[in-house]
Amino acid sequence: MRVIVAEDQGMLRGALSALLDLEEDIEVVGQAANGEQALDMIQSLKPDLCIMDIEMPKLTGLDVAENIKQNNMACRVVILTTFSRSGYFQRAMKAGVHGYLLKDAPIQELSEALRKVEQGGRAISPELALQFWEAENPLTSKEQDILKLIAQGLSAGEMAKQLFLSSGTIRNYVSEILQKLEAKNRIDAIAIAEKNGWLS
Amino acid sequence: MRVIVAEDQGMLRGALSALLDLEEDIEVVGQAANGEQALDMIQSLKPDLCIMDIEMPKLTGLDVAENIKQNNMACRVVILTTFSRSGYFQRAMKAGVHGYLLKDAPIQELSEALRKVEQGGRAISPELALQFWEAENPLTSKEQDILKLIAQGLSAGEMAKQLFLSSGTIRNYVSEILQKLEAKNRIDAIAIAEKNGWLS
DNA sequence: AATTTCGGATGACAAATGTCATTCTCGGTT
DNA sequence: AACCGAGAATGACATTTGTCATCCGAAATT
Repeated sequence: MRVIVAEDQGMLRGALSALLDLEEDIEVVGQAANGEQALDMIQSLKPDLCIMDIEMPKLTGLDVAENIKQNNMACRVVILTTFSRSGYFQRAMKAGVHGYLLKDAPIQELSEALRKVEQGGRAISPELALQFWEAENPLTSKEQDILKLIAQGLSAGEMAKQLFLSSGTIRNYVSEILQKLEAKNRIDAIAIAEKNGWLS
Repeated sequence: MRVIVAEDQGMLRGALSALLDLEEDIEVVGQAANGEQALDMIQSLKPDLCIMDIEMPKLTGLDVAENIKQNNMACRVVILTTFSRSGYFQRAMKAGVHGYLLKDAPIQELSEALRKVEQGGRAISPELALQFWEAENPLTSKEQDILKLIAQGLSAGEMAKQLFLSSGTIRNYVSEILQKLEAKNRIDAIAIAEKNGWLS
């Protein structure tokens, strides 16, 4: 199978590409250091499969996966990421990726996952799916929006202007968020949400 | 040369080990998934060189490097990390590491760095050293202590109790920090300090 | 149809944050 | 010896945060 590797970390990109190329049934036809390069290569080289990091410059791996789906491109995506975050996972599933692996896993799992996906299967750890199901986000979508703005350091007044609400309303949302996350202040809330994958 | 690879990400640890083993003059004699394992292996296997990540469970790579130096062990350390953070770099230099590479670099740089270090040299990118020299931390050591407590979500009152100072003093320190970092609030200050490697 | 629940929205008030002026001590400079 | 600058320390005051009570509308339940 023809494969490209999209990973901004040079060490990992090079190492994975070299190792996968040693496998008889795998040919690494391209390596991308950012999402834009990945998309270009997918369009021009038409690989069967792409190993895709998430957090990359220019376009994220999820941006690319969504683009592939929207344009009905015949390239299967296997996400390979450091972050076991619920938000990333959900977005990846919606984008129709065929695999979702963490970089924590042993290297052997990668080629096994590629073969599984090539044969029409999916390669997603059941433990991951369960972990994300359990860590369900307790916040409403409006509260999640507010939390993102909190994490960007905006004051209640600034958020009020941006969302066309009053400062009192924003402060009430903030208070609700603190109570739901059992956080004692905004900094604590940010840390808890990031740890649980509710901020991305 | 006999080498161990200490890296908590299974994919990278496996891939690097496999590739380095392919080199004629390099033998990977052990792989560690955390700092404690790394230290145990260094003590029992006595490798010539260790490739060491920084952020690992149990003991950090820097903890291990400091231990090696304190106990005069004949194992040279090459740090391999994602984070180009000033604090990590300075601590690594103090611990006497022989190399400091970022995972961004091409895979070829790794084996070149290992050979350089084996021959008694050091493998540290001049660009890195310059970047850290330029991004000098503007905070006094007391302010850095306060910033760490801010990042942990403590209130001024809590910090006051912990440091045996008054709440007014703490608030003044916080204000000084915000002015020096040109931050508009604590959340902003945390983000700026993390970006510049002044929080670790 | 009536009632209940939940999310969205707001402001009063207490608590915390951030700014500013002030004082003190110590080390460096003249 | 005298002076200056920087860091450490503090409290008054203005601003912002966080809590709480309240109201409204829509959807779900009875």
